[in-house]
Amino acid sequence: MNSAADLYRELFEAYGPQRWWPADTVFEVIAGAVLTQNTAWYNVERALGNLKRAHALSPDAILELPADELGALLRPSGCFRVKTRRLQSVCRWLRDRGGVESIGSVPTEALRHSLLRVHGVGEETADAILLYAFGRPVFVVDAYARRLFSRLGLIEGNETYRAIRSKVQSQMGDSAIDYNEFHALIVEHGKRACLKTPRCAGCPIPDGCSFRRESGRVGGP
DNA sequence: ACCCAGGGTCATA
DNA sequence: TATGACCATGGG
Repeated sequence: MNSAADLYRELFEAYGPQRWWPADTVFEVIAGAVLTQNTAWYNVERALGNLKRAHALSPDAILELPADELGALLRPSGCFRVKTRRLQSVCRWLRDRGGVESIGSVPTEALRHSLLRVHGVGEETADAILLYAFGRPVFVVDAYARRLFSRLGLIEGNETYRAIRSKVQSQMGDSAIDYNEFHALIVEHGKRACLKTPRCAGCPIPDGCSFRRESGRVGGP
């Protein structure tokens, strides 16, 4: 367990392929990426279901809705006033650029900077969109990844988002499929409570992924 | 009654 | 640069 690639193999062997992102269209991925901010996916599904039922799962349809009506549809995903504005911003961004088709040819780094200028899109959401909507080979650094890598001694823990992403990508190559699975596996692993308790029962990672560093075993120099 | 979830923005020091 | 409040719903 010396690298992100090793961890990826362990998680994949333990849990198998996750087949993210659950969505029917590219726009549904993008909308889901915004709605899932600090929110359990179950609640996001209800909001996406509301949008579908209202035939409002497209940039044009959303931009035609009054804010209070859009907010009512988004309510189950929480922070609905905030997310109403963020979703509108993302829809304006998409429309101003001629939709997902014409965006698909923009180089990854340029696309990331463009996304980061959109209100409501931070580094993690930008990378999630790059990876899961546009198939770019980027690693999504979320809170679980930070905690897990830190506990395994793969990082110190106080690095910047970009530093962690660079480090992982230098150890993983450039397969979008692998980054897709890796991020999904980390989230699924986290849900199984391994990252929530001081000691996890039945952890599939050799030597465990909990607070072992203090007893001086896993990873580390 | 708490805590957290597939974060980000904004104000403050 | 670095914390902290805030957003707001639903499940454990």
